[in-house]
Amino acid sequence: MNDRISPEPPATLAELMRRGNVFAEQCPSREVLKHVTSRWGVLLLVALRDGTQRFSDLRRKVGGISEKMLAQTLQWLEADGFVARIAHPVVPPHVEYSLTLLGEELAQKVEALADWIEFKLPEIMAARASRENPAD
Amino acid sequence: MNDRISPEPPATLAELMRRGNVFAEQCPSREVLKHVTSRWGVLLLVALRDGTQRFSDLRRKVGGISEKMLAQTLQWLEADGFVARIAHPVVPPHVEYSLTLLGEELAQKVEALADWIEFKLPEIMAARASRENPAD
DNA sequence: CGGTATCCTGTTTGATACTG
DNA sequence: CAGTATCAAACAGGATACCG
Repeated sequence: MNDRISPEPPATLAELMRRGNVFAEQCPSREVLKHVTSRWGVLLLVALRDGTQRFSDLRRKVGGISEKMLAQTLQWLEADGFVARIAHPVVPPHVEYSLTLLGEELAQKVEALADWIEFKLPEIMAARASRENPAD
Repeated sequence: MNDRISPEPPATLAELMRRGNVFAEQCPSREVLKHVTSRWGVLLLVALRDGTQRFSDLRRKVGGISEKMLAQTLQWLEADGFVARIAHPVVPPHVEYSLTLLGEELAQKVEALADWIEFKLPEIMAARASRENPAD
């Protein structure tokens, strides 16, 4: 990423990283945030709260996701320590995905956000309708 | 958005009732989720928790954002009813942005998520380091 | 000051085909 | 079944210029 120095440098880079200041674009949490808030990251984390599931289960559950993005997003989440992957060495392959303890904590917060949006959808749609929704 | 209605293998009814229909491709929640979890949506919502601010204030506070994306993201959030925009008819223009009640609720949840990630960053980075840092 | 219009680029995503 | 490889399309985002 071609992150540039943020115009608000009251602290050193090291200090910003240590404090985890998300406004600093050098902060690694931006990367994690990117995985989590990616188009499929949110949906996958919520989906996995239902318990251990296979690749094809997830593909079926999360509408519209391609194999490629499912694999890639799962790999991101696995690398970040949110998802555990267990491949049983059988033919045909049998791979199971589940949330780690860390992932479960995260998924709870993500789901709280998603649920809130769904719950408030009537208000949100009303807000949109009340103004001539200009551009998407 | 061009979310098309596609022949989606639907989740069970019980599934949809239990957790809402965000898994359905055509669910409007996805649209809102996209605005909220967009690269600048998260940052802007958190930034606006500091209170009413002008366009240029926000541009300065959120490092690296372009005028275009600031304007566009603010318009999304305004259309969704999260942000209030007040333009004072003076020359030169004076426009103020603030969170609505709805937006304040949302911003709290978004900030909780971002804070959690920052707080858990050491664990996350440890998970990443423990494996051959794959891609991205 | 607070935008919009235009053009342009890199990234993300999807369709399809293929493999262990 | 659970992916990977490849290619093409769509989109987010940035730079610049201009306007009320």
